[in-house]
Amino acid sequence: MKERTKRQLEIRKIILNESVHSQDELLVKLKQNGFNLTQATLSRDLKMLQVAKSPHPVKGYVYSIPENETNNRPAQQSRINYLADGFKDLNFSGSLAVLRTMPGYASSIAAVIDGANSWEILGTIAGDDTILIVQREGISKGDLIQALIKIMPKLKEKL
Amino acid sequence: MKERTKRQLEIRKIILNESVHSQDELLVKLKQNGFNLTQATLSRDLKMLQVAKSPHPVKGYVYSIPENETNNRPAQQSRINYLADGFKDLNFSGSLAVLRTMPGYASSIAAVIDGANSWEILGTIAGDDTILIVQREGISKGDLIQALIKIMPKLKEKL
DNA sequence: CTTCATAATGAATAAATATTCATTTTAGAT
DNA sequence: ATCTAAAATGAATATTTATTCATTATGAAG
Repeated sequence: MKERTKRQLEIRKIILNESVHSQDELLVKLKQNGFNLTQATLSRDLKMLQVAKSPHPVKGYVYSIPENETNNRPAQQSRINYLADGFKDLNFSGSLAVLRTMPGYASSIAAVIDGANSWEILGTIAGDDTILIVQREGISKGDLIQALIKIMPKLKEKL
Repeated sequence: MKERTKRQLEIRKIILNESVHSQDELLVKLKQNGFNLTQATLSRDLKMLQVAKSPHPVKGYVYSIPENETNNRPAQQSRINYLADGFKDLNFSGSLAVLRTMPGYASSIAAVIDGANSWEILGTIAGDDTILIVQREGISKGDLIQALIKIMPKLKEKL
């Protein structure tokens, strides 16, 4: 895996799990984990990852990964639940995942997945009952499954 | 209404409606609307309002108001919908709103409202079938109603 | 109406972050 | 392997943002 990709995965992990208050602070944590870079590069990484700096009532300023907004709009939720019923199974091959659905469901489900704009998913191609999901480099099966569940909660019961 | 409150309302409105890329830019817009202040004060205002600066794929860096996270968790949604059924009516008096419910519902609904942590709502007091909602200064009836709908979408049908 | 305390603010400055520009690395193409 | 174009990076710097410190408003209590 490319160095920068590895690094950005690590940045993501750190930001999700602890409170970071400045780029320099994050820089130190990254160096402890064996990544060598400067603040300039970190600033670029954060921009790519769309990491926001937000004021927090008690913690001061913290960095945070953006929520996918598309998926948790209540209005869409019931339609998404309905679509999830069309899900059959999910299998992996390298950085590809193959999601099979009941006939006719694939393109709608793919649209939902695309719309969610998950960081883990680079893109999808859908036929009539099959969706090819291209994962981001370095993403594990588990990660992808979690991402899909986030998009379609109902899938949890089926995976 | 206090000057600072008015100003922060305006800041909120601007950020929700247009793309702002720096505090200085926002400062100019505020001055055009008759507010006089320095970047220092603006920085403090943004901290109070919990306005985040986030990288945006095409727009560069943009300021944004945080979503209330509590209210759009799918898991809670069905319970909230259930509770919304207990709603009777809503009336206003000054900066107070009085929300009446079916017997026994008030405290649960109030808990939901409190949990949403809406910027528009300073706090609530609940009895058995009545909730007193204290609004933030400068909030209109319409604003409060919108806020409540955001917390309990089902209310839309009842208001 | 004073006095006292607290909150709000600005000017200056410190601190943090983004970008520019030059250099190095990487990945193909020959 | 060598060349070339594109991508990635660091050092220095420009820009932006937060805070400090001093001052001014605001409001409560006498």
